[in-house]
Amino acid sequence: MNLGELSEQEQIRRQSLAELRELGIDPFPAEAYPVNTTSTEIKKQYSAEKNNFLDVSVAGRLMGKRIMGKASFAELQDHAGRIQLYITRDDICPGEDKTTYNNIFKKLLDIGDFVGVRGFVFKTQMGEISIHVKELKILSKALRPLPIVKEKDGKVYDAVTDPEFRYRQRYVDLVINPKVKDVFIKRTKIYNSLRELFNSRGYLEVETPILQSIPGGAAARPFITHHNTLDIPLYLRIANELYLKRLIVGGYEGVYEFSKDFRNEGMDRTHNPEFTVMEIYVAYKDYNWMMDFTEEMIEKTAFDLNGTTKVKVGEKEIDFKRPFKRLSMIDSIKEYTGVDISGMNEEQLRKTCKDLSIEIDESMGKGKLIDEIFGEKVEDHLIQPTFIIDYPLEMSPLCKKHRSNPDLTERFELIVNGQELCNAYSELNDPVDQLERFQEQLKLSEKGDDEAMYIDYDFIRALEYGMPPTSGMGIGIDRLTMLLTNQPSIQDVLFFPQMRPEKKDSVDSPEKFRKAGIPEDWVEPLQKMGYKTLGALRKVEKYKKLHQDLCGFNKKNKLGLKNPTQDEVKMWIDNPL
RNA sequence: GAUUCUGUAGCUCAGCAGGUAGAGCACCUCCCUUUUAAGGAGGGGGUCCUGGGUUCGAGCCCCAGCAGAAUCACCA
Repeated sequence: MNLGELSEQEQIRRQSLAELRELGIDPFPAEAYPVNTTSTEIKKQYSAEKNNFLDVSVAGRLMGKRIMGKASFAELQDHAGRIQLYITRDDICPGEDKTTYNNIFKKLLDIGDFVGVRGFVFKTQMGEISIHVKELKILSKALRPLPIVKEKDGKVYDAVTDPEFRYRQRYVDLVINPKVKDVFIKRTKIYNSLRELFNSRGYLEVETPILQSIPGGAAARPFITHHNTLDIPLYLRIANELYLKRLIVGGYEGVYEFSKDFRNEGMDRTHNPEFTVMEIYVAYKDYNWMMDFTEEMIEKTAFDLNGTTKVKVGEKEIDFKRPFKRLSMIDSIKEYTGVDISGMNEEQLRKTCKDLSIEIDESMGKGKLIDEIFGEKVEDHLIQPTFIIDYPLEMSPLCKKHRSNPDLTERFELIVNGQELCNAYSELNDPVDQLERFQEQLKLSEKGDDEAMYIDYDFIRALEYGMPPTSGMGIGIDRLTMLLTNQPSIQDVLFFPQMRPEKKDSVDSPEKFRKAGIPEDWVEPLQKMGYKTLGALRKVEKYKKLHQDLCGFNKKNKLGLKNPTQDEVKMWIDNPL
């Protein structure tokens, strides 16, 4: 690593690291540090009357230092929160040697370093519960400076808000923005709450393949990869539906999986290439049962998470209290457009779309047209949780036909805040019907629909052995988390959202520059001017301009170097090596 | 993919009509024994995203590119 590239603050920290070592202190000690409580535990339980917490030891990052002569205050941040440290010179340096305080604490310790402290708890004159430190130990040195975020009366100063910084360096985001940590703790609580419900019913959590040779169970563009030994293409799963149903065929009563799915499609505030869906399948049930179950599940999760069924989402308040409104798709369209589309043929639907000024194209069939009307005119209005029931047949190739209307399917979606949250069926278990539906998808695919489903003959074979009547439901976990934690973007509920790779400019060593005939003194100036590699230097077309720039740089930065001649500069560029 | 906005110190952001790059925090030095986003004084630190162009002169104007955000389209 070329020291010239480091910022001043990084250089100082590396210098401090070296000085610590000279003092015989290991800045990265191997041994465990015994901790007996946490910052928040102390703040919650301490009372001056009880005079408790007489011997505490806590560990965490140093987040602030306020030095006033022989006494100092510092902020320690552990996994639970923050607590103030009170450090006096003579307490941590009982003997004659005051190095620990004067040098190590005051100079060589920086914000971001991990330390362990032992001492007793007391309250300062300002009323702040603090640890009076008797022993201080360096646990790990930070070589990069942390952005400093300050807070007073709930008001945050200098918060790091740049999304790119926050998402790319989530580890820093988590350190300096404590609310970010809470979101992810809540995300895990959501998982726990759901698991608790499913397990209490005796449903089995399972794992099914992520690498699939036929990406089935949804309409979406998959990621393709290749297996070398088998020499076949494999796809990252877009859904796990068909595998879970195979397990129902195998005889389990209920199975569920938190499934990382992958879709090679657009990215935006609500879409990440990999995302999580929880899918559950229960035998001998239908979609009516599943609707009740879904209500129960969501109400429980919302309550487990926030202690109430009400959630603030942006400006709105959403209440997940049972029961949710239930509307058939046709009724919902009637309610929001005044048009009754029941029994309409394709022509009539087309006209309706035109009347409602909805953009359509020739390729759209009946189901797609109805879906367009719903998406344009209805969905946005559904803020409070609402079940939309009985979808057109063409849109649901894995769903059982409606028991009383063959144009419809026994399907519901749960819409919240104008967005689809859950999707569920009475699962299609008639293998002959299923094969026909797949074949229709194949036709779509031949017409150029790159999202149409593939035919999975093994899945058909499984159904031919017999699958009990089953209801299945999928719920977008990322979206659920966004709703329940009031986060506007999917990137805020994923630790590491997908981003374009960072551009890393390579740097040639000074050694390499020297070998190419460039005088040592000029290597650093050249690199500072942006010519980090010999390649970059070779690309220079106007050697006279470079010569000018070099002389200018020399003068401007008062390097005091002897300027090269134009010919010399030309040689640096032309030198073939 | 389209449109709009943004890119200046480690962080948050100023900057004008085109004329030698600024503030606060952070960092460094010195002084201070209980401070509360910030004790006092002084001091360092910048390829103003990149590359072209206009100009005597560009952080600022023009063109192209890169990155990010918002809105829209497709999708969960």
